[in-house]
Amino acid sequence: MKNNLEIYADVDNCPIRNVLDRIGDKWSMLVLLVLNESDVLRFNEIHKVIGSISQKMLSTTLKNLEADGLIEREVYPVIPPKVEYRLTARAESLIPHLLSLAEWAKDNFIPIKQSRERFGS
Amino acid sequence: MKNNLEIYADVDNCPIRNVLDRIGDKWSMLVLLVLNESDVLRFNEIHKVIGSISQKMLSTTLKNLEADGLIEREVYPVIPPKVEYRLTARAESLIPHLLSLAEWAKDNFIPIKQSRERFGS
DNA sequence: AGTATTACTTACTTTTGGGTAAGTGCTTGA
DNA sequence: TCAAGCACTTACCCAAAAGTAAGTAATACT
Repeated sequence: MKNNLEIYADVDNCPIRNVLDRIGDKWSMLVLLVLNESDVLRFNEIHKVIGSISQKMLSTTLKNLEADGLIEREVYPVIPPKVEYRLTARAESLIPHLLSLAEWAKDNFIPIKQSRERFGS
Repeated sequence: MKNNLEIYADVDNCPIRNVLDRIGDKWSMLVLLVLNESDVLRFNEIHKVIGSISQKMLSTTLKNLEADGLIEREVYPVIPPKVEYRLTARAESLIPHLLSLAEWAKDNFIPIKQSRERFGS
């Protein structure tokens, strides 16, 4: 059993930790879900839809997702610039898991908030 | 469609953001998976199994999970102290989603690492 | 000549997460 | 008398995450 668990401890070689570090950051999952609903979006469109994200964070989040092969960036060499973002097949295979997690979150949101209140600070 | 997405933007009222902020931290998911495999564990047992977690972080992680109603803390009034932790039914309903996410992570770990290398920086 | 548009970057600051090391309280056993 | 065991807490520190505001490049439109 311990062997079974040891894998989790090492950040670099643990797939779950490695992937969750990315997905679990402040904006990545949100951007993936947004792109999933809209098929294809430009930088400023994502920015407007999310609203509260800064340009800087959107830029680095998109870069990270692209590095992981979860989104594709298509640049049109025009002026003013035009860049389109869409999910890759890899991301599409991830989406169902995110959605099922999101559904659990929705179903359990109220009771969890109640638990937190009961627990106090 | 915009209405569909607006919900994600507000941290306090978005279930996904709210739950993922907790699950997505450095240790919570790991502790849940560890408890899932072992049924019931004491503080120092979890500490030993994970190995790399500090007592301080284990303590706050357990406190947060308890506040969310995901683990139960049972205190035996003996000396030296004895405290047992186990998953609640709520956590058990979450576990399958975490495991399916973990499986996706395992399946996609290699290609993702390759993507990252190809991408450079 | 000046403004708008688009997709960013850069410099700077603040906030948060998390690590380290030591301390606490109480009892049992050597 | 003193170390050991357990489940923590506390004080302090550091690095990374994230926010703010401004700047950039190139062209078209007025």
